Amino acid sequence: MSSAHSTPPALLDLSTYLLSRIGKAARGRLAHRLAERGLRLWDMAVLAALSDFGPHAQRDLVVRLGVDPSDMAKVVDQLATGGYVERARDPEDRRRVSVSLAPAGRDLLAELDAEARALQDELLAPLDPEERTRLQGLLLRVHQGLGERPYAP
Amino acid sequence: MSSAHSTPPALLDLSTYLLSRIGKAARGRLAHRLAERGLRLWDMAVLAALSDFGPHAQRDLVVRLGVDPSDMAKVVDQLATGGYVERARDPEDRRRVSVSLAPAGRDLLAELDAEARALQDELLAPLDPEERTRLQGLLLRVHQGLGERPYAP
DNA sequence: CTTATATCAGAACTACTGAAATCA
DNA sequence: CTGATTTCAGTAGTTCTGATATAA
Repeated sequence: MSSAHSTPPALLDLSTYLLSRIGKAARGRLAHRLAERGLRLWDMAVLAALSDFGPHAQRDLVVRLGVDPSDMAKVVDQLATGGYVERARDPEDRRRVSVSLAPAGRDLLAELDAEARALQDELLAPLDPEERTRLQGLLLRVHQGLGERPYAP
Repeated sequence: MSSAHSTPPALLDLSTYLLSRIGKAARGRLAHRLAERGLRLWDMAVLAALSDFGPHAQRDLVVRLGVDPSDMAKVVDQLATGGYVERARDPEDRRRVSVSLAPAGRDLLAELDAEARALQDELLAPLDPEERTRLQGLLLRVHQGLGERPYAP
């Protein structure tokens, strides 16, 4: 019976709706855990970028992650205050601020990654391991297609 | 070569990140199209609920869609002003406002659904029809699991 | 008197805009 | 002088809180 809690089929039939709804849940839950440490989603993204690609000019973080430059300033400032990253003026171009990962930041990222994977286990509980791998592959291809077109965030 | 535009692998490896990012893109693009008509995402959700399940007490819309009661008042008010829904006090319980779909609302929903599907075609362009069906099935099961667990929005 | 429903005013948060300061 | 980078102040939009009015 269609209880008062069930979602309209017209929406469930749209993959875009499901993506939007599930994405919001994933984002919300991870944000909730990060908030317990006084962090936000962009903090983790910045740490990941620094860990994977090494030191960045702040501008390059902006381009890579698609954050607003105005907001990136605050994110980096907070991470620097917490001792997770280090800022230094680039000697070759003194407009640029070079951001690098501090040891505390590397430790923090490891913890956050572990939390994210635990949360992911809960979220993907309805799927068996093989299905999770298949979902991951499909999502990855959709994500790759995102950059190529209209309405880049 | 890892250009300055590529996303950190540490994030790409998390299905939760991909869901969050793709979901945000889906939501953003649909919201952008709705905004051209002066509508928002909840407007479409309300229309879909009324279309699929018939008239609702406003409270039931709140429960079904997970919107804040305070916000639902504004959404319904705007839809009523536009002539898309009709409001009427429930004679049996005069606290309740019964909301029903007006003909204009049914027409609007059909248009919005068509737009959503066009947008979905763009978003899922990297996948062939069979893969889209598979993705839809996986997402549906993950979505079903959402209600069962901690941190319901 | 207590509870449920709808509504309103406002806070909190995120994302974005515009402009300034510094440097190439 | 033009343009790039960082930063700050302020705006807009969404979600959530608290309070109120009406009715059960």
